[in-house]
Amino acid sequence: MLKIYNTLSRKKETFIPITPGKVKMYVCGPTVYNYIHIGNARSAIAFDTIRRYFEFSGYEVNYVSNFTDVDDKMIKAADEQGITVAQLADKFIAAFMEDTKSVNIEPATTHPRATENIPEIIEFIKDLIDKDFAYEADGDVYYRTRKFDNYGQLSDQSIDDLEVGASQHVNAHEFDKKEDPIDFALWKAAKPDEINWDSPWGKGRPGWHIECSVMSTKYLGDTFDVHGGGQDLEFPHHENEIAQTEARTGKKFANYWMHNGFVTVGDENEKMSKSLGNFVTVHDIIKNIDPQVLRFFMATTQYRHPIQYNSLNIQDAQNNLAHIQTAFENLDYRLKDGLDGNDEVKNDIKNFIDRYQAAMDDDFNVQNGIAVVYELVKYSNVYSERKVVKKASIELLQTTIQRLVAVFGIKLSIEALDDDEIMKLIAQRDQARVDKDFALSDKIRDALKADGIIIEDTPNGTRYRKE
RNA sequence: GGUGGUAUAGCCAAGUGGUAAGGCAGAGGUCUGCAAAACCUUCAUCACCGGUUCAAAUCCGGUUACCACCUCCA
Repeated sequence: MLKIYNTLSRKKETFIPITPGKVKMYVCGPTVYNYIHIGNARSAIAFDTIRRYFEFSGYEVNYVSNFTDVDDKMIKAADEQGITVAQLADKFIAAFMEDTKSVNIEPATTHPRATENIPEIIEFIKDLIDKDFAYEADGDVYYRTRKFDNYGQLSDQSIDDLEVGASQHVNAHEFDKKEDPIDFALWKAAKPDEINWDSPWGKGRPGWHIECSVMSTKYLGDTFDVHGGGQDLEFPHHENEIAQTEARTGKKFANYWMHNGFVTVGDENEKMSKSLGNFVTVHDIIKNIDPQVLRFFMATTQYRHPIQYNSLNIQDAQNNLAHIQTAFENLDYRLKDGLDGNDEVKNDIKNFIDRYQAAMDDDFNVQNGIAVVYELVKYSNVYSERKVVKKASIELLQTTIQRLVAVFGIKLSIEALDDDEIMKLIAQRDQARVDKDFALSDKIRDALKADGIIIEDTPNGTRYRKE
């Protein structure tokens, strides 16, 4: 029984999909004006892991994640680079696909772009105006926030408290046009020479929140199962999405709201921001860190918890991942000795899987899930060192380990080890050892180590692996 | 000021009433010619104060510290 912490109720709730066996989920994607930073990556990895666990559990997942490809930041960045907004978007969407692929994030079922849904956005806004939930003001269109009774339900804010906060930062230009400072923009009139689309209210472009309402309902229906995004989107973005969408449809928008925690950077645990000079993009990180290690690091922290991105924690992740990989290789090495006959680990394996699922069913508790994997790894290593092993058992252990870490987006593989040069050197070294010429054997081992080849002497012969 | 979150060993971290999972690092050991890998052993009374209870990291009250959101942000 899968349980999900629902931000809406602030409780863990049993997950009941709208359609049995299927999950419809929408995750707010990035604004594509730069390479994605590790915060974007964390969100994408968290929800990719969640998606993979849904699939592990037998669900068919329809996963929609958008690209915000027009807004103030896009316009500014395109201006600075002397290219169009569309060119900028194309460039960084391509970079997004490349970066997310490197950390083994499955592409969404659909990756809609705001600018490809302008007619739908306009329809949506028109409908809100018709229903009196929105009003036009000098080419802008605003949402009449106070008219929506449940405003603040997601973030537990009362409108009156919000107004105090909002009034300190309000955009003076918009303030004059708004009926109420808490109202937010659905459509923004274009400034001269700015990218724009024709609309009933003149040339302009969509506000930020409206695109997610439009695209999520377009691809998933008026009501869908899971809506996710970063914690910072809880307010106002998701609050506004609910207000817009439910005002239009009169139906519940999303059944489960999920929000991932933040990434802090460095040993001081400060929030990443450009002004602090600790802005880290995936594009840069993976020049120095194995993308799979980054993936493992992020995927094995529960999605709601903060992540401290620093070298020590990355090193930990690297060690842990190597431990799993080595266990997998240890099994592989014994495959050639595997006898036919009945498997002897099946019951134990089933027990591991049950415990893994129990852990993950509890709001995707990946730390408990990975703890089961470590136990399985230990079990597997013990098995690998048995004198007599069964082929079927080795294979079952291998596929099980692979299955369980695949949820975290990790692929274990065996590199083909049949390098003639190396085999020749190993044979020489083995002979030297027989001859008790340890000076020579150590020399060969050191030479190979310098090339990143680790020699291991086992009761079943000498093997080597890459560092 | 409003809202939410966090505080468990050197580090990461599980654990919502019964006497502290797991991993990394460290120490000792087994194996090995020596290593490597693996395995075994070892390493905390849970921010502080007070209360409830036979029993609390776990419940209640208070204190402190840190973080996030309330303004663009994953």
